[in-house]
Amino acid sequence: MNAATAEFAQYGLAGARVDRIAAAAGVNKAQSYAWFGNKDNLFALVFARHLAAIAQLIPLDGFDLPDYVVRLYDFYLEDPTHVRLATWMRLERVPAGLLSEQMNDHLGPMLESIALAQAQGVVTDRYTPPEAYQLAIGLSLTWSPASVLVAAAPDDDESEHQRRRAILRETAQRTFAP
Amino acid sequence: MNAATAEFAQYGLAGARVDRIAAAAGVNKAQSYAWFGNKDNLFALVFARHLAAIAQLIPLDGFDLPDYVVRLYDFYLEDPTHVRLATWMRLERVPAGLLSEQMNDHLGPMLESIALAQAQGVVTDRYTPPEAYQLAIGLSLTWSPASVLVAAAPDDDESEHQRRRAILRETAQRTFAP
DNA sequence: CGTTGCCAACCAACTAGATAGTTGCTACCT
DNA sequence: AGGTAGCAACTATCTAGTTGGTTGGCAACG
Repeated sequence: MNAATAEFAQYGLAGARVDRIAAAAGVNKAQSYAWFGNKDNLFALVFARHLAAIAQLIPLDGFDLPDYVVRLYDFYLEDPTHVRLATWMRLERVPAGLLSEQMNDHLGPMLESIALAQAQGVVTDRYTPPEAYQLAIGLSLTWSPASVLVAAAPDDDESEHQRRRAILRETAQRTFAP
Repeated sequence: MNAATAEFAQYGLAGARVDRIAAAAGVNKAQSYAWFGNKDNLFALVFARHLAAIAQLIPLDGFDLPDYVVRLYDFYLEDPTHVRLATWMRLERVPAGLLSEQMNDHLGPMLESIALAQAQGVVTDRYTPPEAYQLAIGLSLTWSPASVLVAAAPDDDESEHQRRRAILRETAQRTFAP
């Protein structure tokens, strides 16, 4: 699974090679077919696992959305795997709409947290919780490894990272303040 | 070139098929090799052409960034090709940094326009022009066809589109107001 | 004008290598 | 003895890129 994750994150569904995955994992190819079915299936499994992982890893706190956004910036920076997997999924599998039905499970509690913060006047109610969440994710992706303009890299100057974090925090504040 | 653009936008570099491109264009494969060199080269050409096209199609006016963001939303909606090409480029070719050196050419005037608006107090100077531009692009991509959460589709309810446009405009205002 | 020679555009068919998925046998465990 | 996990080798298909010959246009020539 780890080998497959790395392979799919790097090359995508069309670019990934089953032989390479098996070799990297030190596993026989036929065995992996017995375990995971075909390539598409393996990709779906890898993606589902990562979806669950990130929801746990970066819990959303509706009362501190700016912090959430900055934590996501650092998370993408440290490990581009998640963003890349999700983006491959979007491009190769799901061209429009919600990226994965499975997201609804993880989304529920997050949206509730935002709704709560709204009810207590900590977050603006200009946006519905799904809209606010979409804005937060979008903002966090500004310098992401899937960005269309400049993508942050770990070896960028640390002062640059600091500045981006500050900008993200500030922009989030302005966006989500009542 | 048009056939190649459609093919690459849909399938990416690894997923695109030279035979399919040639067939769609009603052109012999050997001929396309004579004209464009290999697949990589063709992809680079397609991408460069689109880069030039969009800069012309959606000129940036530093004095009305909210409008720029909304125009981009509509542009992506009408034709996902550009976003998809750029995202493939990012995932398959340029994992970090500026997506394309060629962008610098188009970027120059845009950044100047922002700097001018800043000098006249229409846009905040909390951000440098490149930072402001990156934020604007990031914001415009919130519901883009490469979004990791929900991607807008032409057949979404029109009221939904209206709402998203309003949100983008409002958020841009808050972000870029002095 | 018709003919010839030349060159560039054109293309059907081919090649070499890759690639997802399978098979039939072996070894091990219970 | 029976069944399960494991695997080397195989297959059918696909795919980027090439080849060697053909056609059509054009200009010089007779």
